[in-house]
Amino acid sequence: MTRSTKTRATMHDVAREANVSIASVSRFINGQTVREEIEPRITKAISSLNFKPNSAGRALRASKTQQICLSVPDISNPVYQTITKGVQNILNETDYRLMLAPRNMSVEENLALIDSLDSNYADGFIFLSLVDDPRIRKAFLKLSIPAVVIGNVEVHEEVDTIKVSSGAVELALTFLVDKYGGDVLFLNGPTSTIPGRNREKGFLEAMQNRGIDGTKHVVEAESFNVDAGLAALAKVKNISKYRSIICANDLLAAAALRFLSTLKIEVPNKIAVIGIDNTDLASVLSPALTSIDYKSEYRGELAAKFILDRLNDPTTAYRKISIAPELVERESA
Amino acid sequence: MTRSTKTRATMHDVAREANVSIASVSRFINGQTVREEIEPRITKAISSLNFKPNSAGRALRASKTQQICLSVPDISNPVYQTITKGVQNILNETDYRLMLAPRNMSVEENLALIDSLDSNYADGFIFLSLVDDPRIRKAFLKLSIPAVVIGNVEVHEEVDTIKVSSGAVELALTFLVDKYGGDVLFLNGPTSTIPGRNREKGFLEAMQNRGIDGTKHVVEAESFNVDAGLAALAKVKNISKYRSIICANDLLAAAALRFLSTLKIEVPNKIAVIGIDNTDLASVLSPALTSIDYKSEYRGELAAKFILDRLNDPTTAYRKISIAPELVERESA
DNA sequence: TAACTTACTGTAAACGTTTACAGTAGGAAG
DNA sequence: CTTCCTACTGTAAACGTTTACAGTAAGTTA
Repeated sequence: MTRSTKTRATMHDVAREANVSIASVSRFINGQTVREEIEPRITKAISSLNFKPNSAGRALRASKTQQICLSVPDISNPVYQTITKGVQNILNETDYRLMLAPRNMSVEENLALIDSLDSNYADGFIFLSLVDDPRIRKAFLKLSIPAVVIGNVEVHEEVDTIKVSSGAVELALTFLVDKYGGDVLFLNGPTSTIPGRNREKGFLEAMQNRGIDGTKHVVEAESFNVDAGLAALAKVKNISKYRSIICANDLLAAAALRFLSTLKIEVPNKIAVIGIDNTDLASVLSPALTSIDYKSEYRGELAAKFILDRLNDPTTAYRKISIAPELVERESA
Repeated sequence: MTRSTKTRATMHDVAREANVSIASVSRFINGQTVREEIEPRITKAISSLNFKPNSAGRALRASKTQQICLSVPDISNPVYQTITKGVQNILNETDYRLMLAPRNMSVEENLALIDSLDSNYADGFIFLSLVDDPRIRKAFLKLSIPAVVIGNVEVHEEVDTIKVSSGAVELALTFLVDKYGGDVLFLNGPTSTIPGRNREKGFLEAMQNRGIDGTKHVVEAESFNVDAGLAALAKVKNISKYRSIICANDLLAAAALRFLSTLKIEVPNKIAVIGIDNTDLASVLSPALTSIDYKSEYRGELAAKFILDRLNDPTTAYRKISIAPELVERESA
């Protein structure tokens, strides 16, 4: 059995078969009203020829690709998977397709990505970046399609922005200090990244507010993942002097739980652990991870909505919103 | 500061600026040799006009979109994230872009997806499905672009296929029985899915080989996720009579670990647990999960390679390959 | 009746590329 | 000198849509 090689039917073919003009076919397909009499003829021709409109023709003529590009720094991190899911939730209800951009951990990768968007393969752009740079800001200025930024990367004003308001670490710290006192360790990710920088700042300020110099309470992992977390913790001297650990994301928290379990240090009885992001991971770990919910799925949904709104109506006012983080208490603290 | 609204430069503009024909510009861009003298003129015009080729024009004329569509049944499942990562690894080295299809858990969603591919928005298709159906098989036959199937869904012969060879459960069982004896529980996902069906079959056969009727050793979760796993285990009478549990994927294994930890049943001392997929999750759980590695990232990479090979040379022989699963021993068994 | 309005329809021109084809210039071979 | 070859170039025609515009038929109003 060989596959049929015959070429696909075009709108011309449909028009001929239905004995109407190609314009009428196009109008019918795009939901405009046509003479009642010809409607069934077109429908019949479409199905008998198995016609499907060609995306490229459409994209070229109408300069709309029906594609949204989502940039994801690191697909291994569950927080980005959750955001992706949120974006999908919304796009699936529309006829937009989701393009996943190559990973963009570095400034250069980000620049290449933003640059490539000028090739008109997407109608909108949802931007997530771990890094910040004047060049990124500059590249963004030239971007020819609407964009939404999730996170704290700085770009120009004419962009919708979705942030998490800054009190997340404060929230965690209040909870821990109230319950377990001031001996808190902060396991951060790299401060060369935006979240690393911001979360450290949040921690130091929150400690300051309690009259404590937080600088000696911070250990920095080389990356936001489990291995880096384990490596960083291994360098902490006398870990049992701490009563609790705040981790800059759930993967680092997973590392902390593993590390403590290896040392047979009970969580939360000896040391309490709290994560940030509240990804799916949190409820899977044992003990289940108390974590600061960053509403990632919701942020993804919101980003998709913002893009769609702007594509529908380019004059929509630019929105800069902040989501309030929320502590979700489970077993680890 | 308002964004520039001027329209993008086209190849015509570049040709005019460089004082050559548009054909030469096109040829230069596509890597064909042009007169040495005009090369710098074109390069200069391109950069001064900031020209980027328009994807839609290209796609329409050459009928190549430079896009690969990947279908993912459920983006929440880490195994699909890992496969996606593998696909990305390969595509990132090329100028193909990755399209993530909407989730396709049901037969209808699959059919709609396969149907939509006739709209020519992708050059190749990597197909993953939890479900099987004659209609899917039939729809696949009409597909006009090359496809790779990952998994055991049945389609026609003219498709590259990547499976995991069937001995996975046998592998797990041998390991467990050798170590802990025959009191094994199999925590399966829904048998309405392909993996659910196959893994159950594998389990029953492997038990049969040992002269045991496995049917009473199986409990079926309603879905391949943690909540369903917990619910299913809650219904098992007298769980402590089992010495080990094989779980049909890592999420169900995570559920088992949680369940046992809640009951203060020590793993692996009282009951050993083994997962399937060996996703990132496995090394994060405590105790770290022993799991059957399905080489998901590799399968993703392979799928991408197969598609690219076929796009390069459509006469490539169709490949049907089986990956050998491998047991990765950690703490839980 | 004519004049106007309403509600469509068809023709043809885009959109920005790639590429078949014919053409040309320069050098080598005879 | 002519002929042939090589290596490139430019013209123009696609690819499959959408849409401005002009046209038309039927209905309404005067």
